[in-house]
Amino acid sequence: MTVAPPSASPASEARGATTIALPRTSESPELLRIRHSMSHVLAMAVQSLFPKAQVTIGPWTETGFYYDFDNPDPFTEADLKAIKKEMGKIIGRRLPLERIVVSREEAERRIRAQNEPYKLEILAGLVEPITLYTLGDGWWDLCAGPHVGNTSELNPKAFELESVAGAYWRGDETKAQLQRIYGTAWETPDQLAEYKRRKEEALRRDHRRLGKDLDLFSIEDEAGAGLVFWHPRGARMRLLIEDFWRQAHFDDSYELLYTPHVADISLWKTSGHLDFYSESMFGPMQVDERQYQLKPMNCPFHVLTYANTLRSYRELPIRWAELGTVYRYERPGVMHGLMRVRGFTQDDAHVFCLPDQIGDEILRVLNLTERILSTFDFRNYEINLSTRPEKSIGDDDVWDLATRGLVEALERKGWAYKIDEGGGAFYGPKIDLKIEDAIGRMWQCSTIQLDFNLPERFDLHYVAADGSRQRPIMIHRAIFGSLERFFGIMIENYAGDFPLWLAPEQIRLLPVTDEVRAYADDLQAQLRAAGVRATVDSSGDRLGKMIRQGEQQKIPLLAVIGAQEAAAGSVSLRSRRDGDLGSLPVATLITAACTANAQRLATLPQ
RNA sequence: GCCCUUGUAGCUCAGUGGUAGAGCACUCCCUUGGUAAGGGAGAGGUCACGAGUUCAAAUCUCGUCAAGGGCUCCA
Repeated sequence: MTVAPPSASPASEARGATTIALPRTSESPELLRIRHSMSHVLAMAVQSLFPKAQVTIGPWTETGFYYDFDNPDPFTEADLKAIKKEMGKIIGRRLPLERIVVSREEAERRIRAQNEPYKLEILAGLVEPITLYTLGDGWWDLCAGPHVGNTSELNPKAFELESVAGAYWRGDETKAQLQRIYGTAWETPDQLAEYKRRKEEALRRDHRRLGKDLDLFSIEDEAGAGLVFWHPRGARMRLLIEDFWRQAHFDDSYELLYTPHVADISLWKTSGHLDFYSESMFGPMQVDERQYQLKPMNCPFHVLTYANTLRSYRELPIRWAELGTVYRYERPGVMHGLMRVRGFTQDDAHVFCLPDQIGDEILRVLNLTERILSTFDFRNYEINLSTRPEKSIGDDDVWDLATRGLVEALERKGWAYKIDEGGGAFYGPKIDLKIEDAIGRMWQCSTIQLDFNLPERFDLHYVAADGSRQRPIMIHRAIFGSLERFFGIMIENYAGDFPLWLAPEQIRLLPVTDEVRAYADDLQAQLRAAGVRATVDSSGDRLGKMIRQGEQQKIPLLAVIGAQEAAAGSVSLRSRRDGDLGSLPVATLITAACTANAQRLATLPQ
């Protein structure tokens, strides 16, 4: 859904939008046929080059297709080349694809004749009518279709084999490991070229690449996988993000908490996490006579803080937030840059409220979510509302009230949403929100979950107006989700070209000669005193070199300082986003930069 | 955890059994230069780690760790 007009992201704007549309497979019946057929061509090519390869499944994906094979030897990159060549030949033979309806017995007879055990297993799961598609005279595959009528409808210059990967038969890790070949296919070579261009664009934005190039963070072998080191530049950005986040929460009547990183393991027994998620937790440590646990979640701490004293209904809602660093054991092989790590900081908050406050509180969270995300230019959202699953706890009327509260809040907010029936957690319904980045990818960050479980387990209560003790409703919510992951998404969204307010180094002063170094140093001091992140290029390089370095490091503002500027008390300013801004008095620069910081602008005002 | 690929200087990478290489970055010298790379010299490596084969291993074999592409998983 579109909540507001898409932001004119400077990065994407600068690159220029393309006019070549790349429909997803599910949006294009033509591409669906092409990709379906292409996977058959792939399978036929593989079997002609590797007679021992057994076929399994070969579906389309949103951008292409893949096929899983059981082959004694794994395929290599070199094999892909040969396979692609063979596919080209098959396409060139203009082979017809024909749909044939067969009886189960006929299908079984044909499969046995070819000794394809996986096909037999697939057949067992099929319901009539059983169809297969032939490709040329000899080759066929069980398939529901649809396909192109003839390989002449496939453009041999519009497909590519992309990678080889392992995959489990039926996606089950206890079953055979197969070799999967991924490919992409389009109607025209232009589309293929555009697809490749977009892939390169995604690569150019890769936060791991940019994190290294811009010296933002690292992950150190000696320390362990999935543990993030924030370098000064990254840390500076994180502080700016956190400062904004904190202020936004105070503005919205939250209070902030700090809680420990480890605690007695009994907390996780009480919360139930140990039963369900112990294999995702770091192991416990023995300290004195007690077992301690590195925290995988913050909620029990906030719950204990709530329970620390007797609460009145008059105090509710209580809104507590914490940038809480948690540790979760991720299996080796699943870590991915900042996106999937073992130690990360949740922008966690818990709202303790009365049942009839749910609607207002959720709306409040939605507003805060929009405020925070839009500040980082994420303005397009996709929203999912997940309702009660089969296996769950809590009374029907509480679930109804809670679910109605979520719906009502979304409707008051005017946000369109999809319903994921039965997709909620066992302890309550939830709203998940995905954000769209500058190149159209969706990322799930924010989540708002109602919880009837923890208040029960920790026996939370408040004193109601009639003096009775009642159970509060608990709302968990995170807006960034994980600060590390959000940072990664943000890096990719901006492609490292951060808005001025967020850039770790906002302005670099480039002295043309040594004679103006003193002026540059003084200017740097003035800027820093005003809260502007300024540095002086002390390399002694020639101007052209300093500008090249500054541009490569994506510094938003470069100020050339020579004899003229020193004499006039000015700078010659060059903006990464707006180009040459000409000569500017120092006072004007400082005022403009301060305004940009205060208003969180992407570039200098006016 | 599973399959495949990879690991050489701070970075990007070359080097296929016989003395460890390049570009950029870094240090020094010359150059005082006005909007995307001025010139020269120098320093820098336990070739991820451990074991093995060999007269000899960055190179071959095995193991460990980590990274990358996937699979599985993700409160």
